[in-house]
Amino acid sequence: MHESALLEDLNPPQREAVLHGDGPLLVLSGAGSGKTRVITRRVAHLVMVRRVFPWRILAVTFTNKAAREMRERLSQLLGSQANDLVVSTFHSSAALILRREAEHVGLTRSFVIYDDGDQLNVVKRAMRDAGIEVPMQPREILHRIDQEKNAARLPEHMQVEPGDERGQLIRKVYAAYQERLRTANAVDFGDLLLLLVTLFRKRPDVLENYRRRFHHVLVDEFQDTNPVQYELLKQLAPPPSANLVVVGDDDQSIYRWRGANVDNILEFPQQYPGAKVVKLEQNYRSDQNILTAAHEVISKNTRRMPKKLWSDRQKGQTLSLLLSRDERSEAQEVARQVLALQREGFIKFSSMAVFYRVNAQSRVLEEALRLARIPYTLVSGRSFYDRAEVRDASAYLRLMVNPRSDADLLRIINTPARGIGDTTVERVTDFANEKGVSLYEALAQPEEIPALNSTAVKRLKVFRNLLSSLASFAKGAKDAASAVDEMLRETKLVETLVAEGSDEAQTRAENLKEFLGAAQEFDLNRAAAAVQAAQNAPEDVPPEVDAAPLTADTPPLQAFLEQISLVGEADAEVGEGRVALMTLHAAKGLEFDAVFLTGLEDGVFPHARALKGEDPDDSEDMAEERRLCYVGFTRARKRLFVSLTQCRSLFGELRYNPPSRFLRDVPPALFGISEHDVPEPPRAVAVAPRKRTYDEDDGPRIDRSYSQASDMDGVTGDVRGMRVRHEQFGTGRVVSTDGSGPNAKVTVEFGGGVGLKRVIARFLIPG
DNA sequence: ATCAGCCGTATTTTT
DNA sequence: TACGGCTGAT
Repeated sequence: MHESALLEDLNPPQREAVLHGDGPLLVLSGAGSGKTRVITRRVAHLVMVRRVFPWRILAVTFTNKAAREMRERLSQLLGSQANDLVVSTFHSSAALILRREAEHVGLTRSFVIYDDGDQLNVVKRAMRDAGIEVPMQPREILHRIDQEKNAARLPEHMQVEPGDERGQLIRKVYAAYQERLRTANAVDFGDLLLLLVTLFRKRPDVLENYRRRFHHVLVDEFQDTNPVQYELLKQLAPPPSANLVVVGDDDQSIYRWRGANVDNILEFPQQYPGAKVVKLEQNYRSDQNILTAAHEVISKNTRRMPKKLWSDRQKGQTLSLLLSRDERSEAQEVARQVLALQREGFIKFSSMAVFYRVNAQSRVLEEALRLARIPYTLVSGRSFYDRAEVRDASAYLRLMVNPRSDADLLRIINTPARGIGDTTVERVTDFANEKGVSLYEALAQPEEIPALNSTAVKRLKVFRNLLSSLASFAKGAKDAASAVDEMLRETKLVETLVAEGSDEAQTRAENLKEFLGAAQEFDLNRAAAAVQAAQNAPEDVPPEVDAAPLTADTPPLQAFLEQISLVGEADAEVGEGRVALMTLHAAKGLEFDAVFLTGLEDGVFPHARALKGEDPDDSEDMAEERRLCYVGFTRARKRLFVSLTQCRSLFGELRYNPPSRFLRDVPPALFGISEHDVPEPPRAVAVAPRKRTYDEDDGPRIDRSYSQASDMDGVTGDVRGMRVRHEQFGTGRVVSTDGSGPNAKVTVEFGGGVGLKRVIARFLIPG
């Protein structure tokens, strides 16, 4: 793009942010206000107009997807110059820097990155190290360790009250955990940031190299930063005057439970006195009615940066309120509305999304969509790299690069089965622990391990030889694919699966081939990138500055592993022509013509956990739920459907939740009704506005009154196949019916060995 | 080694 | 309800 066009289509505050000179800048960017555009244009402006070297610019995001999108847009603006920019996630950039500085923190360059599963594994072993019975779940301890890391605290920095035994214990496990990671030459996600920050604290000279290099630091989604991340930013771009640009929206801070701290954004102007603050309040996404609703909800929060989105778009249609009897009819209703929208012809399936607060809600929704033959995609995290066989393969690869990685070694020591059982493994681990060495090192001379019989020793030797020959192969490997190929051949992973013969094993074998394919693709991309980099070797670099790409001279296999650990699979694009189903958290950053927000009931959304405590409405938990609601609303461009049920079975119990308090914040007029006729507690409502829905067509067949207790009011239509519950007989499925109304007789096949029973409909509860 | 059956537990999950 | 993790039986 020509530099004269950089500012053309920007509104005044956007332009101001792009043109801002030196010094800190906070861009408060409301939903849909064009923040990505501002960041990318600013970077382009720095490079094209202000002649800043691209390698002096560091742009940080949270997700790979965001980083990728930003990189793409920058390539469009800057062409090949964009290649020298560092645009990546917090974790990726930290990993790259940490690798260069590994020896300062007791690691080697070939350290591996442990994911959640590996971490849990290490915690369990660390708990054993810590001796004494630890009366806590490994999961909980891991959570605590993560929190400490997010807060930038090593075990010795933990604040533990003298009488706090659990705290002491956690610290002890945490310390043992760290020790194990170091022996394994491994780090976890938290370490990537924490170790770097602690290194920079201790070694200002090392930090100085990076400060000298990066003259411009930009951060996206700043409201989601946690204390370590913020400290890292402050180290690289110190207050008060560094060129730190942070972009975010305090109203969209929804990761507190992950350690994010809204105060980072709220107090930025105090941390960086003199920071310029630019507010982007013009929304280009949603119709006015939607924005008003969103504003009414979010403005109930007290601690926030004052701002209000506005739009010059039309008022648009009113919001729609869907009230259903239970979650099944809710799902059917959503399906029905989806079809209706599609039939009207203006909104495609791919421009619609259904959101929910908890994953547990998705099943029923899926069922209803499937039944209605509506194509959908469930948007959820990773998957390919989570599969057991793929993880096994990765474990081998990681061992090839870093044989000390105990978690990986334990994972595959008997995969494929090679007759090394639990007892043997335990003896080896004990020995290794005693010597304070990694398992791989312990296996160098298995005959010296006490209590091992000769078969075990023999098998361990074979195993150890396999690993060491793979590791030496990896040293000379010219690309990732050849290493993967060699590994698959030597370990016989594919062979063993094929030999198993089952369909499932077949699929898993194919996944491994796909894994090889991923490595090949990786090599191709890397080769292409290398060619480009060679073409644009940076010029005019001052001698004291290291302008090399952070990835310079990472061996190929290691780079591939880094991608697997930190990037996962290229997240599948939201399916073409499909309705997207996702949690509210997953929805952040996306937009759709039509949005369905389900489960607007106290206890579901806001989540029950935010309803505890004496003044829930005043709690930070509730504030976050509210922000989540704001995020959900503001995803919608034209149509917003909010949906609630009168009862819902969740976790096997039937609950009557009152309508969500968030609904009370939305002025009834936005729904096109003069008064809220819904949001009253269900007991006060005699009858649901009789769903002009499925009940009549072919929908839920057993009528249920809300006004009173337990039983089914009777049978209407065909109830065969329906799940029901009986006080005495438990749950079952309706086989046949006799008659109709409350006294109809129903034959039910009950579970739990009860079998067929004939009962009166009145005594049954749906579900 | 593998598996049925039992118990306990249940947000959200960028990396 | 439904899933994962653990146990005790084959």
